[in-house]
Amino acid sequence: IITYNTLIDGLCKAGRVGEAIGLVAKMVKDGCSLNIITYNTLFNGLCKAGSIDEALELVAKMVQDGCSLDIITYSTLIDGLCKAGKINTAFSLANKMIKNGFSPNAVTYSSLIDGLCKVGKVEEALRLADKMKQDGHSPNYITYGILIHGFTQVGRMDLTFKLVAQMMHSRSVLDIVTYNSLISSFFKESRVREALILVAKMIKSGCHPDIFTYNSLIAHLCKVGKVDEAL
RNA sequence: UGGCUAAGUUGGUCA
Repeated sequence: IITYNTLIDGLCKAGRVGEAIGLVAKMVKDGCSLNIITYNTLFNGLCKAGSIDEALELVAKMVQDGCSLDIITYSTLIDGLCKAGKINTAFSLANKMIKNGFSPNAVTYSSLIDGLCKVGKVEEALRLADKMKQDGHSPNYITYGILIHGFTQVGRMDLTFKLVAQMMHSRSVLDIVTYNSLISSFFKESRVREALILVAKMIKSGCHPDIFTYNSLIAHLCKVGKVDEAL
């Protein structure tokens, strides 16, 4: 079953959900029962492929099959709903999950926070992060990265800097993804100098530029005519 | 005992 699950996840991540479902059918035919991980893997694959409705239909089947939802199931579905822009449904599901005795964890909260950010409700996202703290889950570096990205996307550099300062204060370290968000937002605001300073800082802190960093650097430097620096 | 599942970042193309 672990072998099957690994293959199913591989197919899903390669965007081949149809084949993944075929493989599940074969498992069943071979008398191999599906476990929660098999289902969760499929839910994630379906959600990423934009088939939330199919994922929700499959939940019903899973329950009939005698398998109950766990925190990963809820988090996966909540994330899928958020990414589909169905924020309200995502929050309803989060409430349902609580009613069923599960408490949202940092991942669940992060998905909801990202969902709010993506529809531009960054103040609400920030409030949810506070609620998350009160609920005993400290925002982690991913949660912070989500917020920072959300803030930069709507041009709220004030909130961005405030949060970065807060992170420094709590000795949280900026990771590569967060650096990349910040760097590309500086470029988008035509703050080329600050972007480059940040790249230098990032390197000094032991964080190595990756393909995202380079793509952003090269694209923006070329755009402002600094082809030589890009090279 | 362990091994499989959930969250954030860039550029391009087309509408």
